[in-house]
Amino acid sequence: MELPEVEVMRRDLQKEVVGRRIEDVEVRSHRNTARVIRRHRGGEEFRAELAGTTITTVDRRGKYVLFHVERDGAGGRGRALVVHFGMSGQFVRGTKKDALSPHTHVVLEFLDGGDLRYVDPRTFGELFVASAGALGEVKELAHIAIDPLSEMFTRERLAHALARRTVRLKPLLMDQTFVSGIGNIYSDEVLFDARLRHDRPSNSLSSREVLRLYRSLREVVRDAVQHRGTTLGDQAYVDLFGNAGEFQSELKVYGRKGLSCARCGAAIGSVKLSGRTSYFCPRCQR
DNA sequence: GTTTAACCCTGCACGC
DNA sequence: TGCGTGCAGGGTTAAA
Repeated sequence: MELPEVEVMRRDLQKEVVGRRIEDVEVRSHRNTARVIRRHRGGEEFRAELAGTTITTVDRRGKYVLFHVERDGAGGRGRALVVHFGMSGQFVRGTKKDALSPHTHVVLEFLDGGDLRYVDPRTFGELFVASAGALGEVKELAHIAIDPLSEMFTRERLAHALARRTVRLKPLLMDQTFVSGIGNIYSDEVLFDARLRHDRPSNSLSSREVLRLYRSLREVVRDAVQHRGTTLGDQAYVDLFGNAGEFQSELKVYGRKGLSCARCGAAIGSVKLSGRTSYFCPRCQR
């Protein structure tokens, strides 16, 4: 799950769970559940943090979703449930009557009936509760770079950041401390849209190329959110209501090895870069 | 600072 | 049908 999918999930959650009280939390006894709540000493500690709280808002930082929760009479000292979906994590709505799917790790049970389940087969995802006022002290969150959809993300800022580095564009776009929310799919799509090769050193871009990269970053990500994300492959992403995204039909290079480039007709190529497959047009990306 | 490889998991597609 | 292999949208760490 990359920024667009996480943002779609955040928006769905904002409509679905804000104002609802968490009556209880069930931490399942799946053999990998301890991994999913690894920052807590155990399920009981995790449960105690959330049971009896009310969700006030749902926020996002990079690929993390943050549920702000408050307890009656706590005087505004809120806590935050921080969630990273990894490669296969997702939230599913349910009720007591619905059977739990096999890789359910945590169930938030609401006072008004109904629940929210965290399901994650590969368990690269994670849930933890921290003080809402001290999220900056959580290492991973503190280092998350600016959001490409933020108004603060300007062309000048991007140009400055690119010039300070010498690394290749693709891994740089995926570096969450450089710009947040971009993963393997969207880095390829952004670079195609900007007509830039994955292995261009970041400090080699002309100002015109920086502008293209800037526009592509914003437009591709915004477009993907509007299409409710990309649903591809096994254990594919679906939104809170179980619906697939629609951006997969808009993909120009990702997963299209050997097919012809929509812009120039050349065959889309792929390379393996530090374990990740990268797709690009060898003719029109320079 | 940059780059690569290995690792943490499960499930699926594929070839034999 | 069964088995082995490789691959998957993420992120961290160690080593070169």
